[in-house]
Amino acid sequence: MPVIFSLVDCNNFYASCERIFNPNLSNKPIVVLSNNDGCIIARSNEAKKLGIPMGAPYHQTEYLLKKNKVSVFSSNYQLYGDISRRVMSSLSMFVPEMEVYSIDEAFLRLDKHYGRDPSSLASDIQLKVLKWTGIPTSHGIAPTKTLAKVANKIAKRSNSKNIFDLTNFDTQTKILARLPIEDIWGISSGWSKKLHNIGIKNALQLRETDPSFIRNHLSVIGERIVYELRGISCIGLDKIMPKKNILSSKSFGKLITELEEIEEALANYAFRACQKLRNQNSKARGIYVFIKTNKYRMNDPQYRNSATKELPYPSSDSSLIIKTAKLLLREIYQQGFKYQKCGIMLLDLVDSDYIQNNLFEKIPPRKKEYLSSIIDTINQSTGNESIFYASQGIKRSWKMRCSKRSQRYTTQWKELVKAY
DNA sequence: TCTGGGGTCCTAGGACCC
DNA sequence: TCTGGGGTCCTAGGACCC
Repeated sequence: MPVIFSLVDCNNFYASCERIFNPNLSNKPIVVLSNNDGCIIARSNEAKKLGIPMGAPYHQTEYLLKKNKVSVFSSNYQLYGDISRRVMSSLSMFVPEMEVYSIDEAFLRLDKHYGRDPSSLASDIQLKVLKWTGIPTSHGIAPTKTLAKVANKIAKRSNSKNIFDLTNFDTQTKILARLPIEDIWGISSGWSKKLHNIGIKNALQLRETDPSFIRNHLSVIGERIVYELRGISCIGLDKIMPKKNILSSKSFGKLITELEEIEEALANYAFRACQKLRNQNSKARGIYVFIKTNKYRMNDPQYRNSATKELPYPSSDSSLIIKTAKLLLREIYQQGFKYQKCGIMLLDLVDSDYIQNNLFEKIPPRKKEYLSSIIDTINQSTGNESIFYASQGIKRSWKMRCSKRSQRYTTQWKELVKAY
C-alpha cells in the first residue's frame, strides 16, 4: 500500500487564535505583529485582500491599517502556544502517526487508517478540530510530504472545503505544470534564481530533470525534492526530537549603549534559555553569545561580534550559565555603539540522564542544578517570573514593546475570559 | 522613533595526523 | 616545472523552514 501524507495547516493561525475569544472579529481584517511590534507576521484573509504584505514593517503600513480599520495585535505567544497544543492533541486522537512540524502545521500518515477514503477522513478531522478548538484548518493529501505541501496550498485557495487530494499522478502533472518553482517547499529565492538560470521555471520541469544534475547544483536536498515531486517519498515523519541548540535572543525595546543594561537583558534571555533547556531535560556543553547594532541605521557606526565558550561540565544551572554569558559579553562589548539586539545560544545539548563525567573534570555541583529546577516549579505554579536572579535586574529598560497584546486567556488566571 | 525569533541541515575548507 | 597524499574531524557560513 502506498504512503499517503496529509499536511494539516491552521488557517491564518495567529489571527484565528485572536478570534476565538473575540467573536466580534470574525469576517473583519486582523494582523498580528512580530516581537517588539516590528513586522506583520500574520494576516486574516480580509487583511490579505486589502493588499497588506506579509513581513512588512509595521510603521510602514500603519497608515494603510488605520485607513481600513484593521485590528492590530502584538504577538501573544503564550496564547498561540497553548491553542497549538490543543490542536495537535486533537489531531493525534485521530491519527497517532503524526509529526508536529511547526506551531500551526502537522503531517499525518493517513494510509494506515482503516482503508478509509483520505478525503473523508480529513473532513471528519477538520470538523472536529474546529469544534474542539475553534481553529479552521486546511488539509493537503498526497504520496509525499513535498506534494502534500503543494496540495495544502491548493486546499487553502479553495473557498469551500479547504481539503485537496493530490494522490492521482495525472492531477499532479497538471498542477505542477502551473506551479512556479519558488512555491515548492524547500526552494527559496536563492535556489529559484539558480534554477531559472538553467531554464527550470515550474515544478513539472523540475520533476522531469535528472536528479543527479540537480544534486550538482542544489546538493542532496535539491535532489530529494525532485524524487518527492515524482511521488517517491524520501522524507518520512520525524519524531519530536530534543533540540540540539537553544537560542534566546530579542531586539531591545530601544537602542542601548551601556554594558550594564545589555548585561541585564542578556541575563534574562539566558534565564529563558535555561528554562527551555531544563524543560527538555538537557544540559548544555557550550555557550554562544552575540551582540549587534541596528543594520538599518546606515548612519550609525555598525558593530557585531560573538564569542563561544565551553562549560567546565555539561550544565543546566542558571547561575553558571548567566555568569558565563556575562563573561563572554564583556569580551565582545565595545563602547561607543548603539546596540539593538543580543542573544545567547546553548550549544551541544546532551540528555541529562546520559551524562558521562570526564574523569579529569570537576564533578558538577548537583545542588545548584536542583535549585534551578525548584525555581522553575515555583514560577510555573505562580505565574512566570515570581523568582529571578538579581542579575536579571528590575529596571528592564530594554523590555520589548507589545502594547497591543490580547489577554492570555488560557494560561493566566488573571486573564481568563469574563462571562457576564 | 519603529525593520522578528527560533530552528535544522549540508558543504567547503582548514587543521591535523600518519 | 616540480614542492606527498589521503584520511578524519571540526567549524563557519550558507541555504532552507515556519
